[in-house]
Amino acid sequence: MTAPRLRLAPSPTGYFHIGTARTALFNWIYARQTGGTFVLRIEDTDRARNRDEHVAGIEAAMRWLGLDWDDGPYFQSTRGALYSAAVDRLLADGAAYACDCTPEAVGERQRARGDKTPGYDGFCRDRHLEAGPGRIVRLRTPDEGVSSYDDLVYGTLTMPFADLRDFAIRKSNGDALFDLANVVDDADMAITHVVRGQDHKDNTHRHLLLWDRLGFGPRPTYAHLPLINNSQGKKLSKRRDKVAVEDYRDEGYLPEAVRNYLLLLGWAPGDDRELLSVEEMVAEFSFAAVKRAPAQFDERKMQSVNADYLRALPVDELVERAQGWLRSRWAPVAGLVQERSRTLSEVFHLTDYLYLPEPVLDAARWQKEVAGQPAFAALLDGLIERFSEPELEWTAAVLADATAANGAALGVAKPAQASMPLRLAVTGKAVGIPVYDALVALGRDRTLGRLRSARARLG
RNA sequence: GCCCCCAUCGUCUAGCGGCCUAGGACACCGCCCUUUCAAGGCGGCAGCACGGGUUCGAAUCCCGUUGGGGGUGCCA
Repeated sequence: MTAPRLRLAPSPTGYFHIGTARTALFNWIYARQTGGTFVLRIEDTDRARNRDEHVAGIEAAMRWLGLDWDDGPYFQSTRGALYSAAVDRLLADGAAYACDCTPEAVGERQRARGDKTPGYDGFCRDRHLEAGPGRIVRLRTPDEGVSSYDDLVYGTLTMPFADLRDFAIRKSNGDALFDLANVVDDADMAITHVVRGQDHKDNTHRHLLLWDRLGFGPRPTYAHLPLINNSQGKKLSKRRDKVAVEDYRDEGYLPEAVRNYLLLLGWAPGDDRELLSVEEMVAEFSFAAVKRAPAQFDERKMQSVNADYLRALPVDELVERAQGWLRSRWAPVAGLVQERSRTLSEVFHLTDYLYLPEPVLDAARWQKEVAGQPAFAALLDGLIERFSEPELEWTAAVLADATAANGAALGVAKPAQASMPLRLAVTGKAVGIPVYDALVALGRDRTLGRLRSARARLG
């Protein structure tokens, strides 16, 4: 058997999802266990996003977790010609066809038929439309038979082809769609093992059909991983839940602890051990032992694992690492702090809200401001709303504008008055570096958390 | 709606027909240790979703019900 090739294929979203991290970990472990190659491929076919920064984030998060890759990163955005050639081949073979149906028209026909099942009805299948701009391309799926593959985690998975509607593989603007790009890349990169979330379990039937139609030869082996849910048993969502690995890093979790906890979500060594070294993980892991039911992410448990790792550290190393963490917290605002400090201790006093779990509140000043500013609560409410807006860019200039606009909307014209509730809520103090720089250093999630708990204090 | 998958304490899990009176961990509650707080030790609370089969014997195998997750896009 030749050495396996695996890949992680994240899309650049601006943060590294905890589920992506788990998928990365299992890929990595298997690659290291088998002497295989681990490829990093960025799925950025949706080119709207500014990718350099996001890709840097992915790489940083993986390095932080100690998950090194052997090949890549490759970018789907630079591989359009490959996808295009594949689609043309399918078109020439009659395996795919051009389609000019608008989504509205498809929905319209579906309603007219009284069909409750969404999806394409094959309207353009035999219209022999010329492919070109303004027309999408769909793959023709078989009407009979079953699709089937052996999953390393779930066993044999089957689905009747009749339940697979003809699906789009190229947009009307010529760009390749996920399924197509994914399969073409897996073939081109000689991927032998596809390890991914089980949300792709059904997609795999489409991918395999594409794979076969493209004549790519022996199929890759698939291993689908159960999803990670929140404490309500629902899918982890960026809006509701703390899903970014970066957030845990910034809170001072140790990467080896996060890694160990993630491993435990869906896999166990078969005895009562919970803390495993990387060597043990690599030696003992197997897909067959992966649980098939979704797991709930429990931060308290991760905290406990983290505590175990923390306490096991030699004190010197703890000093080293705590120092590094502290530095990363306040270094971004070091210049601003320098101007305002007379001693080193003041440096840390001035920025304590950056590294303490909660800001130390100047209670007297808080009372005074709350009493003196009738719009105090309304200002906080407005800021929470404005800062929650996902489109809002998290930069000092934008935040300053948003705060000013918020004040203006509430009849608080003076900038200092409009921002004082914000400053107090987030830093606990009435003085300090420009508050918007503090917000940037703190990040959106922690800022919002502090605004909300400050608002809650007002009743 | 249709399709796919799953189901052990609140949570993560061990278990793969008799070793199960179901084990461990987190959380919670006691007690011990202790100048405090942690850590640690000891103990407690708490689970095989339900109903049928198969079997001498079922948490483990089969069927159904219920519940949960995923999919069903010119997103990835």
